[in-house]
Amino acid sequence: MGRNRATLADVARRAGLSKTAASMVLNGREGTRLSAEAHQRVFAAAEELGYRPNLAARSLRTRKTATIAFVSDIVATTRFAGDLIRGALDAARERDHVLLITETQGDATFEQYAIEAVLDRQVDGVIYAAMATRRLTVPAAILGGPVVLLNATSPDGLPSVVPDDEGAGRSVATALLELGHRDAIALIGRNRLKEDDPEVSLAARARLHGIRQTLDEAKVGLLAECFCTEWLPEHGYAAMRSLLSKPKRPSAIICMNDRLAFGAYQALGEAGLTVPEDISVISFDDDPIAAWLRPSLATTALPHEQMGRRAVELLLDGGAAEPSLVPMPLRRRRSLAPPAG
Amino acid sequence: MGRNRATLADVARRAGLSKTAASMVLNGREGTRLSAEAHQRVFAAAEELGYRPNLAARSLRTRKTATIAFVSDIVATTRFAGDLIRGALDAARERDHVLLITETQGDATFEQYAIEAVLDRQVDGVIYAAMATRRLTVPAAILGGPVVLLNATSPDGLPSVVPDDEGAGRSVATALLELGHRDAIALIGRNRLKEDDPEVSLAARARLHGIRQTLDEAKVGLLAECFCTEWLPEHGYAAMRSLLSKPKRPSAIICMNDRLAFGAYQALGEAGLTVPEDISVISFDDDPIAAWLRPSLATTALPHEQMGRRAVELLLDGGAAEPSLVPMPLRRRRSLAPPAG
DNA sequence: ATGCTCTGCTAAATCAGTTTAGCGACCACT
DNA sequence: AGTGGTCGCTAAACTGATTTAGCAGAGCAT
Repeated sequence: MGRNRATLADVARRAGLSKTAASMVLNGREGTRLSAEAHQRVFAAAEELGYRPNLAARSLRTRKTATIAFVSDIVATTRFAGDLIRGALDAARERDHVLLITETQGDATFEQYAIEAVLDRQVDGVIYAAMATRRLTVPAAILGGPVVLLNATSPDGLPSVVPDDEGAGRSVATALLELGHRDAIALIGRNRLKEDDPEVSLAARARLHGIRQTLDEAKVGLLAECFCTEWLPEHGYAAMRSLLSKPKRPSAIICMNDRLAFGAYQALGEAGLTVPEDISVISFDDDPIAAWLRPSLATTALPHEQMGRRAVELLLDGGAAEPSLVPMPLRRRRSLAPPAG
Repeated sequence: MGRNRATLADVARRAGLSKTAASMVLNGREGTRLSAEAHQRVFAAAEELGYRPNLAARSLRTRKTATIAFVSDIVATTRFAGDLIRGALDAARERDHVLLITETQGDATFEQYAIEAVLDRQVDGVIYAAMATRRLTVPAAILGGPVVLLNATSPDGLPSVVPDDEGAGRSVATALLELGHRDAIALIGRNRLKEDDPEVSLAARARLHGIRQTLDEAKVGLLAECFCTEWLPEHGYAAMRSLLSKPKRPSAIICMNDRLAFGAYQALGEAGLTVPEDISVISFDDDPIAAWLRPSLATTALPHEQMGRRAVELLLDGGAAEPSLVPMPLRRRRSLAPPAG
């Protein structure tokens, strides 16, 4: 990689000036008294030689690398990781930085390795990302430099970026109320573990809270709440079947995520019911399947790309210490209608 | 980040030896004549000081960075990107390397930026990845060092890693033949553009070829072939409906990917047909939805994680120049049954 | 005693930048 | 004439590693 690149000394020689002069000109240093002509000559020489500074040499002296570490627990499992990374990548590029990516897989040994690898390379800062919104403890070793938590919060009060799940809960409930649903709204996806342990999830509690708050204000109660051990399609399917076996059929279903909703659709289809004529469905995440379902599924989008971008901005431009909440936009789609009758 | 780290000079001083000695011992240089005692003292000193070499300084001298660039056209759009990256990450870690990730978004300006960023950092090699298996031309600038193409081939004969789509085509066809399907197999997802332009896709042609070859050998012809402008659920849905409107109903459907199959399921459900009793379905990719569908969808898995891993191995350990084909395993699931009657 | 080799180790150069300290020329002012 | 300040620029130190060249002393043969 990169064999015979021109060095600063080459540029200086060609410009007939010293390395010092060339360095100062190219770095646009203020307060230097180099003549306009010297500037010209240096720029011309650099241009002609296709000069690009050797970043290893520079960072040896300056301790800056224009590199950000992106350390996450698990990148691959969820499709959302890609968006988080893409947002970060974009924002990093705009600021002339680059992303060093490592993954801990939740394994302490790997985490140790990742941290050493990152510190050894003297990154300018670390984005510590979680794939499920949750609380976590940041390893002390990286606290020597700037750190931003992405999709996570920590007890240390580090700057962090998380989605506004509570707001999403309110949006979802409001959307149903506006359509006239009142006494027959059911919820699929209650989960004690997710709701009670912030190290597992922050989203479940916040979403539930937003929903409850909005319904309470409207003096509306939930018709039923189904607990699910996981938020996967099969659990949504089972929950929906159990709801349909009860005497009073719901007019609308809120699913805690799109995969549950997908399962609910399957059960509804088997039961010969149609969405949204018989039952409205609304959900969270905006997984790609939400748009692929028939009818398309209304949901609140996890703004992962935005979040990734925000994390880089907080890291490089500095920012408030309290968690930065990124709104989750409501995607109104075909699965919503006023209650039948 | 990393303020007061011990330097090699510190270690040497503590060991009562020169920097040269310390460097040689720590790098395990052969043929040096340093005493066993000197080794002991250096190791002890390094241990006590928690010494970690400054990689910027090292790579300034050696031109090695223990860093691999992962340049891709689009990371976020497809969920598979995550697996590609994860595989690469794992293999890189095993070899004590780290991944620098950039994205070109198919944009020439971004590509230029990515390449400069990568060259400036003197990476040890570049993995140039495409998100859809295709042929592409590698920018000349990165040819100065090792390059491996991932999920792509190039006219330059660079080492590359691609999935064995043709083999997958054969597996899919064989699976149906073994179940007894012969005269009523239909295909969804023909697409001239994908089949004819290797810069768009290599997969379509290879899959089709594998299918045809196997069916030909068994003297079996396709009942019908549906063309789709894209490989999205809605197109699978439309194709399936058109198939069902014809007099002879197929006994099995091959879909060119899982998203088409998802759409086909929707159409089948609406038509009141059940999979696999009425119609078997088999597909390609092993998208997560394949396992979520009811019944679960048989498909051939894109081995993205394996591929990412292989790319790193080829890059660092060297390897053959001809494309490295990674097998696509068949996932036998519920959507397959012998033809009815 | 001299020359030779081998052993165990080190001084100094090198990589390519940034940064500090300061030099010589010129001008203005007292 | 001497002093001080500004201007335009440079030499050299510095970052922290690797690597080349070579030194001092011991052992051995002649």
